[in-house]
Amino acid sequence: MGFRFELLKTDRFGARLGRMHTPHGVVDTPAFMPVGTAASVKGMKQEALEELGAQILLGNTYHLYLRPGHELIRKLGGLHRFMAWPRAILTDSGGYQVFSLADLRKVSDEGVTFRSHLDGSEHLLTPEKALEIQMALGSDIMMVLDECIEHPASEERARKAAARTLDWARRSREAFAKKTGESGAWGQALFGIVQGGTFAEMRKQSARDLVELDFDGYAVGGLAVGEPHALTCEMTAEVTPMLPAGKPRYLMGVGKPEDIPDYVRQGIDMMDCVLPTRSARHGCIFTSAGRVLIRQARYADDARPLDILCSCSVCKRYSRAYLRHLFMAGEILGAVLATHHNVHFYLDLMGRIRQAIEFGELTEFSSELRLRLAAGPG
RNA sequence: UGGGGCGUGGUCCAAUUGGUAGGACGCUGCACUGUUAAUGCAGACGGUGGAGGUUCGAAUCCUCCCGCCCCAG
Repeated sequence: MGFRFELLKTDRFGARLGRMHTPHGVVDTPAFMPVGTAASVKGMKQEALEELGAQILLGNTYHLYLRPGHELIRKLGGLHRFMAWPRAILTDSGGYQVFSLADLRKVSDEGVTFRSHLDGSEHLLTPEKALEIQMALGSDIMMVLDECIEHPASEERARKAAARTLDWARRSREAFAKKTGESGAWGQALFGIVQGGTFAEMRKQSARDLVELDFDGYAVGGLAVGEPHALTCEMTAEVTPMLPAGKPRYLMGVGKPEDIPDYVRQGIDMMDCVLPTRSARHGCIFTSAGRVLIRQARYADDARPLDILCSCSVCKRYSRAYLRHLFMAGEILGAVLATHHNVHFYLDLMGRIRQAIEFGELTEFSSELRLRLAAGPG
């Protein structure tokens, strides 16, 4: 059973309801993918992720290559078996680390040379190497290596990065065809990545060029790196119409809960973000009434659950006062419970978004959500 | 009783043998967008145990008092 995307519905604004079939199960779209960079969604057991209904996780090529090593993971039966996650996995190529590890790397046409953030050793990541690693991991959806640039970036810089990304996409596509040809296709997918900074024409061209290469899906990268939300939306809106309707579209690295319906409305099917997990560890709880910064003094004697309207196991059992205490005391459980809640919040939100599309009321849902989240917790 | 040492924001400590007090933690708040992140940033709080003296100037020097610690009896 190969990779397949089933488009179930497109509403009048372009929001889509779909179903992605992968070698490791179905993913209902629009989907949110919890980030599990190092084969772990920090602070969460796989059991919990399954219970919360996560259908796909994101892992990272760069991190898993450095530690524990992709060959080791291959030997142990691939990433799914290694981390005991039976559902789908998308692996990021390491392209984002070109951006996030800016002072530890050197980019050339050949690829990216990283100095490991773990031990300082040097490693060359080429498009071919990134693909090879992802093959070894056995990921369901592989991403091409791309060059993600900072914001703001000059037109010249964006052009160079987009050109390099396209060249790398070509090389990746070629290597992928060769590899899957050799080993027989087991249905993994390869996604291309649109770049082009904040320049609409460049982004459109990047999308057109990528479509010619015929990927299984298309990602929009290099956004949500500091630019205003309106600009993120604008860039996304320019790009999605260029992409084939029958293939999934993945907006990389987003987003805030209140912004997610905006992306969906522009025809985005997949998203991932560290916000729910990282924020949770830092004491920022997403609730139906906005963010709760759990360390604030006001919660010291608050016996209410994190989110009064939430049905997750944390909200059913624990109080804000207890969570605050755990954070103040530096107890790991605080991060664990907060992460569980936040991931539940995101996955639940996606379910509601899907339902809203189905009922044709995403616009109403979106504005209501924004209002509710802006209201602030009691 | 004698000898010695020490008293600095809530806590623990700094401050070139005088130049108008700084850090850590804590506290309060904020930020996190394909995770180098159980992280980062910001802010508030003391005029240095008390009284007096020397000096242009004292946390630093002198005198007395108060409190604590150590040693010896």
